[in-house]
Amino acid sequence: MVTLESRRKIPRKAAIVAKTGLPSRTRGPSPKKTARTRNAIVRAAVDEFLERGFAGSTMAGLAERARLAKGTLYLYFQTKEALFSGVVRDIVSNPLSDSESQPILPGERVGDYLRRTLLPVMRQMEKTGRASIARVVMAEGAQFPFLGDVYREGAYEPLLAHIRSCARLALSRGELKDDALARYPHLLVAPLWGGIIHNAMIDQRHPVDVGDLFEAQLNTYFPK
Amino acid sequence: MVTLESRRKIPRKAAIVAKTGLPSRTRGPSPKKTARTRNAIVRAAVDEFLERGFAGSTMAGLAERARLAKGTLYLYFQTKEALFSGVVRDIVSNPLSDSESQPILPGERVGDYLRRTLLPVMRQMEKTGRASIARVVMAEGAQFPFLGDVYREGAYEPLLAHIRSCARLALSRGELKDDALARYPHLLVAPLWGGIIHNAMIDQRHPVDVGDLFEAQLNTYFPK
DNA sequence: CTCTAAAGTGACCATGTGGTCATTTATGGT
DNA sequence: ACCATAAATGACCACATGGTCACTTTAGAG
Repeated sequence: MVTLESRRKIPRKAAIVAKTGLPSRTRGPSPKKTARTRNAIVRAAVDEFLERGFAGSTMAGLAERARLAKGTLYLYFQTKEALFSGVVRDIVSNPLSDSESQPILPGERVGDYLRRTLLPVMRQMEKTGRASIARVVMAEGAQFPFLGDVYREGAYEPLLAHIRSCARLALSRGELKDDALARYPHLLVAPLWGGIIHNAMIDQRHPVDVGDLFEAQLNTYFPK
Repeated sequence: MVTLESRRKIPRKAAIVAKTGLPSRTRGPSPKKTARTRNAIVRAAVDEFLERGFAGSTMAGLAERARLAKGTLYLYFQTKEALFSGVVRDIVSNPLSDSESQPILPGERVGDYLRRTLLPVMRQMEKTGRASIARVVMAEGAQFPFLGDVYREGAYEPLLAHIRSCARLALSRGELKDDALARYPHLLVAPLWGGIIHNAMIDQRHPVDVGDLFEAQLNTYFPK
């Protein structure tokens, strides 16, 4: 597990473009190609990691999936871990379903607001592959702390903060009777975790509808 | 990944005892020794797997932990996977905290019953290492279906069944106002999953108290 | 078309690891 | 003490895999 720091004498542009995103006007294949290639790698990596996990994935298999040579991968990512990290970052910080930015309507109860904005997002979780990402974080987070970091900052913490502020608003309006949710916004998302785990790891034969689970929890804390 | 089926001409007793548990009255080291050795292996394996996960564990490291030679492990388990399986089976089907068998007192409300019997168990989850097992299931369950199977049958399904029956009882007594919990007993344990994931994978720096989380959920569904 | 820099390649290497087995060590019966 | 048998050992092997690099291909500029 020794990582040599030696760089090649002639710096490759791909790696640089991949990092800085700056196009360069010189000779050689179009810099747009580097973007396409990078995308191909990322897409293949997502599939590979989701299917096999981090440890189970191989750079060779990944390269084959992307229809590239193994060496090419290393023009874009210095190590397997860097590739993993980059992929997760890409997905998590996607133009995500930012239900968090939708405003509450005048006169709308907090519960109804969450049912209107958050519930649809949660119902989509498994279809959009966001559940899969969550699964990878669960599976590999303990071994690769950067994974948890990326996920926490890109998705988890923002959502918790949003729920917390909603809970506080509801509390101040008297729409919640206790401060459980304000103190533990985790409670509202917990059914998602429970459902994802149930479906993916424990009982694939009898899956639960994660959306229904979330809705039931929502309705319990914010009665209709 | 080719597994040869060839057995040695002279069958080793260790493997046999390990499987059948039958002592044999012949010469050679006492058969009790095989039991001790097996225990040493299992204990070391638990630690190793919990610490590094399945893929991350090595048979050599495991052997060192157990203060045995690598070859010895293969006298008790045919493959790394078999060892993993055996270990998980051992733990899950332990003399577990069978709060499920405790009876409800006459006149006791279901909520109080659960607070009395289930809450302490949940509070102990992280200390007793049961949370770690759950973590391993989460991490490796997708890759090793038998893991989910063992966990489901040994721990998950019994608990869900217990909660479901409690929920039905409470519903019939009017102590619950809707059938959410009866339909989705998962909701009551969901905070555990959420908490474990939060603490282990996402935000080790700001852990939540899993027991508190569970209690808050319990109090929401069964108000005091 | 030619030249040149960048993109892409895949044989190769070093390392780590699951699994084997001939040999050695321990132990109870005689 | 000695034997027979089971338990334990660790050098060894085959192979997979992360990472490298000298070389080939591609394509824009002149």
